[in-house]
Amino acid sequence: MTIPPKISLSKVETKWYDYWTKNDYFNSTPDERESYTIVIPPPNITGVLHIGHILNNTIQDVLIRRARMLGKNACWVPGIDHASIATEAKVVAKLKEQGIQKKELTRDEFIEHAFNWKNKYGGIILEQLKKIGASCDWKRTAFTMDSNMSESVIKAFVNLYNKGLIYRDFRIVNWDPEAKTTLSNEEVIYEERQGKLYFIKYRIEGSKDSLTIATTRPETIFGDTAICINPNDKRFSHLKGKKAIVPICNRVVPIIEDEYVDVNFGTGCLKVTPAHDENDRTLGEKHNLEIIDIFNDDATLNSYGLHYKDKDRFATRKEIAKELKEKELLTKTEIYVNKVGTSERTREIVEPKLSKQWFLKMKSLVQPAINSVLDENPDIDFFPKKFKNTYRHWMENIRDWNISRQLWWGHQIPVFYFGNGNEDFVVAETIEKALVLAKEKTKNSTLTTKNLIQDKDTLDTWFSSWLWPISVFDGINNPKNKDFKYYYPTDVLVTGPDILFFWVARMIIAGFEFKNEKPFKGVYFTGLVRDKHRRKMSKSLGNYPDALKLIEDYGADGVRVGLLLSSSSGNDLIFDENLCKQGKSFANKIWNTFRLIKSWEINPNIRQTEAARIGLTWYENTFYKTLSEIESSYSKYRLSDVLMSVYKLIMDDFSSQLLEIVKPEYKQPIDKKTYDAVIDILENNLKILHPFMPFLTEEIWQHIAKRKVEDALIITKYPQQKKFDTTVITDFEFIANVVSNIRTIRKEKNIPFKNSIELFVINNKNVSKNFDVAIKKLTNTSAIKYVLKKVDGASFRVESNEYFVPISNTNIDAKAEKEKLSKELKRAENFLLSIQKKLSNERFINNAESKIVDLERKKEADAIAKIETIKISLKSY
RNA sequence: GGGUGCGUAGCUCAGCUGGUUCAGAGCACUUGGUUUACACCCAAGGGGUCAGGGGUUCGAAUCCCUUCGCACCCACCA
Repeated sequence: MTIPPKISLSKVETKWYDYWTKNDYFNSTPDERESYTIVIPPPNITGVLHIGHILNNTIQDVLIRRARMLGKNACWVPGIDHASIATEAKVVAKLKEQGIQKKELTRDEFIEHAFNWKNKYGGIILEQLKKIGASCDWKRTAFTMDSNMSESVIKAFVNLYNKGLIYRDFRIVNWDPEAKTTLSNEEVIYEERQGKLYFIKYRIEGSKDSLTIATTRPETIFGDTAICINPNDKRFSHLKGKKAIVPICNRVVPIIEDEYVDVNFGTGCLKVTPAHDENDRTLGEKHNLEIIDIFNDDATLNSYGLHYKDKDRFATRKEIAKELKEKELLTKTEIYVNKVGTSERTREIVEPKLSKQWFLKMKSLVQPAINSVLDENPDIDFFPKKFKNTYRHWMENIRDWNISRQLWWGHQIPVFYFGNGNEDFVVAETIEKALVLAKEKTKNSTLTTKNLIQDKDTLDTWFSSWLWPISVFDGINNPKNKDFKYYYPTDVLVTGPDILFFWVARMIIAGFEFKNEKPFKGVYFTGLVRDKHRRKMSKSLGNYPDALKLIEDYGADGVRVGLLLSSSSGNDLIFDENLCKQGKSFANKIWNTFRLIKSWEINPNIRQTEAARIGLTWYENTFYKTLSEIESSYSKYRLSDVLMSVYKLIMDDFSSQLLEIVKPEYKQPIDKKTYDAVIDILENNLKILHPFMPFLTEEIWQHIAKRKVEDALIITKYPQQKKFDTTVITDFEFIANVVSNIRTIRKEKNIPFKNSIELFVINNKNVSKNFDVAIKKLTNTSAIKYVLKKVDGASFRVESNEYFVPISNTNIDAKAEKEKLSKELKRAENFLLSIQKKLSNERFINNAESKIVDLERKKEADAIAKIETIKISLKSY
């Protein structure tokens, strides 16, 4: 069999992904094994695979694949989120292209269009996840609007309503004029924008007086229903009880007094617009003010805006400033930077608007969720811990959740109105149940479903997502089902800190509220992927690498390694394509180690060399030492550290050291014992690497031997930890040091590798000669001779041992040798001095632990020995 | 305005409860190499007052205070 020197990753990727799927390796059903469960953070159906998804899902895949190999029943549930605002916006836009306006459609017609859209584009991202190797249980793919998922959402609403936790209120909410819906506080992102502060003159009724008010939003004067001053502000005491005239619309409004007004800001007077500002609304309630809503749903002005009717709010702002100026009512403007709320989804500037919405009371729900994370022995661990503080702060200051949205795409609120009054309604899972309740309530048995009108609003998308770990296992509808009992609570949630409040916190709340149990044992927060200049990846900057192109160029395994090499939990990841390149090179390196091993011809009749025996013993010990480090890193979710450990093990210990030691001479056969051992080692390496590079490792695994279906690497048992002998490892480190020194001499003295050398040793340290064969092999040394006196030639020292490489006279530079020795001596003497200083410090001796003092004494002795050696050498020059 | 986290080699980071993993890793860089698995390679090498200052201690990258810089989160100042 000839094996190509380079592996075509893309070819093996499809091959093995199909193989795994065909053999159902990703599928999980409850059995007697321990479960290991992850539910995917469901991407939006509008989503397209980007680098952040790759990172997030690679992490989940690593964890799932490892769990599977550890013999657990691993279940990774994939799915997608209906993402109401984003999707509705997309569908509306698409319909518009086809010349269809949303308002021309009935609700049902629109939903049909949306579902068509979903069926066409909604699965794309899941297909793309397969490209990176995600080993999800695809048979469990869930969608937040599947019928059982929807049922769960509705049930949860009814349940909370019946507990008295859901209520309707007329409040200032965040209005997105683009999507024409309300938003929760969490969906509003505040951005600093440069604006202006407009100083507007209001005349006082029945007087020549006027007062000036500073505002950032002159267009809202049409909604002014009072002017407010601070009662303690002497500047305005003459205005108490008077009335002001609002410019342009000439409405007469009262001048009220409230200590809320900051006398130091602006002019010290405030215009009160109760319909369009949270604080003004509070003031309005307190002082019984009229409420005038001046905006249409798309944030154009309504008839209160007079001649600005139907004009956009920002256009109006400009024009009204002009008009005011012309009328000499605008005294001045100042540049002013303030924070403006924008919609997370549409980026539109949010308009505070008074409207009737549904809210969920949060205060009584959060306590178990707070404790589960913040207790000393928490039920739920955060990685990294630092997010606990953020979590606590949000939870302890939680506000009621606006859960209604003025959208069609989503779960329609199960509130049914009857009669005329807005307050005549019942809440029920279905219209039939609602009818029963309505009949009871009205004592009118002639009611039919036709008399019931369901609330037009849908629920916030997160009101379905917060049930996700429960509802994917149907735990709301059918709490006693086998799946739910087996898989819940899940093991870990892998997600970004940006949705800590939106999703993570709410899932924890829902878990305890509906199931009295946490939804997951731990949360791994990934960082944001940024570009080389630390900028966020964004479409407008165009600094987005094409995820699929990356996979094409570097292979899925290369990209996986590239991303994981530099991403510690919770830290932003600075994406650099070079890391993917490194991943690809690593894949090729491994491929070549396999080619080398495969090229060996086995001769059952020859004996194992001593060098091979020693090398193998050393490697095995190193392997298990590394494995223990890897396990410790896994337990802390330090996946980059795991990968780096594996990387170094394979690159340095396996390829550079072990293979060089056991490698037979050119065209010579290898003994069977060594060969078998190397294959075992290679297999173990593949096992620990598999979670990171699943395709490459499976390919090699299957090349090594003909495997039965049930022996695929993906389901092979992970290596079990074994004891290891650290003295073997430290001995080898000493030897590696010797080898490195010899190589330096070769380089310095220009001795090519193919010319063999001899090595003389003064073995002061009494180092075991066992490794000599390894030294010979790694440095092309023909003989190692033990001597008692210095030998002419180049020299070096490792600890108190001295080594000499005789070289031809022309290459000896006595002066240089002497200089080198003097330098070494100086360094050693300084080191000794610092230690002796420490040891002569009485307080150190008295206070430090004896263990530490002993160590210092040993250092002292070693240093003295080394100095002696150097001095003797130096004398001979 | 309040809070949290971070400033360690050119870059990305590790360094847990102060002392042999204490100044590290990977990449990048420099130099040398057609060693017959691999130039997607091999070998060797240079490089850091651990942001600045102060303190605690026998001993500080590590603990405390402070200054500066950065990032993120929260909050209704028109």
